Amino acid sequence: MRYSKQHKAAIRQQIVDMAALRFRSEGIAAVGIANLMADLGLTHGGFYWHFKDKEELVGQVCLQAMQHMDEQWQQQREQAAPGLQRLQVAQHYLSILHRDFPDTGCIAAALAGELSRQGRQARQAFTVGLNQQLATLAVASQQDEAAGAAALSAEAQLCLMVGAVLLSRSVTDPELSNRLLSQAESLVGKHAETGHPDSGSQQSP
Amino acid sequence: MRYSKQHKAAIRQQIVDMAALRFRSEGIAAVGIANLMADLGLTHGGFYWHFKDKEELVGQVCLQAMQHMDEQWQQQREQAAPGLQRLQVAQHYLSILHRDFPDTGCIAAALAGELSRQGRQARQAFTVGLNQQLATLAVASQQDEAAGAAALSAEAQLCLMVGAVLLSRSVTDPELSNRLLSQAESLVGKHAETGHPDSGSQQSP
DNA sequence: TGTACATCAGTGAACGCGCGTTCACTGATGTAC
DNA sequence: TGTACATCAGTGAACGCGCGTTCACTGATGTAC
Repeated sequence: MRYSKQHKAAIRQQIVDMAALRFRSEGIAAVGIANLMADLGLTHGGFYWHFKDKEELVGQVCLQAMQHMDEQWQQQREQAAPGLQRLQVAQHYLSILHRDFPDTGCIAAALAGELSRQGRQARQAFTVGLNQQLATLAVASQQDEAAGAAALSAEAQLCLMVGAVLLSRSVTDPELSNRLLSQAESLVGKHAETGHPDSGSQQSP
Repeated sequence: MRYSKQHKAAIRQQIVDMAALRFRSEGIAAVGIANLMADLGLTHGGFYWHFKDKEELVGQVCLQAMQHMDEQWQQQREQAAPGLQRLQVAQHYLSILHRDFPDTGCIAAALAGELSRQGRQARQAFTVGLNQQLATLAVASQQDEAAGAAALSAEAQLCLMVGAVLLSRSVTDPELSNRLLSQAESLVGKHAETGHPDSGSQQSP
């Protein structure tokens, strides 16, 4: 059946959004095309009208979800004073909330392991998104270091944050899980300019 | 057919070793029981004589491979002078070699994402192994800080290292991949006591 | 303006495939007598 | 010491299942005349 003009784009976006949620919480391999389309009240055959194959969907999910996360980072960065911008991003990223709700969280922490075994197309989309996030962190770093904070490269902070959330999700000991997050945050905190004691460079677990 | 006395234990170990290699390079889900047993010249049915189910194998792989990595860390730590022990471990972990050969590398970097969606048994085994690695890093931290190096918690270093290798493997841009590794190493290097300039706190990429 | 027709988003059966697990069976080895 | 038998590691067919992808088909909509 033929639908109204903007319908196709809307459905495509719905597929991407639903896949973004489910890939992050269940993993890419665990989400089947038929099952995914059924979530939208559709059948699997129509999927191939919107995407060449599953990998193209994975690429789109990576790109859009990484961009979305980057937008959040930019907002968080702008909310904080120079000297505390990187810490502001880290505190959100390393929160219990982010750890416990992977489905709306960072693609890197949820899917990086699986992505390293994905095709070139998907990994390329991921790389584009990662570069955007690095750029945002690099601006935060410039601001912070201009305000007198210690040097901390965007790359190092990203690795630290992704590793912390990833490991905190894999471990069965809740105390250890929390400690991984708080120690990672603490390391970013050490690189913050604490000239504004009212802002608080540390949050208690 | 009945085999000699020690045969069963030897076969079980062979299954674990082969699975450890293949899980890390292909992912847990991508390695089937039948395919794995065929690598050892056996058929799939016999697998269940050695393990209750696939998850028990995953747990054994995690435990043994994490322990093996921990032993490497202990050796590396002991090779380095106090003040440079954490950096010694980081330099090996963050090497191009480790990035490019996941099959003999760290379980955490290769499988943490998949493990977070695994059953309790497998994650518990992983947690035990991770605690051992943290203990080794904690000893290195004590040694280094006693020698005058800056504080860097075992947890933070582990998160940083795991995140760096994970991301460096997922990205398509080789230059970015190298930068992630070198920036992570550089952060650990900043926390080293460089009183021994002949040892070199930094390796060029 | 009314009608004929081409377009296209979606349907659902079918393809071949590999998965984890179960189970009746095999037959060489270790053990009991 | 020689023989009968129980043990057990491994075999391979079978189970039901879900996967990604293809394809002939449908039928409402947009478009051309």
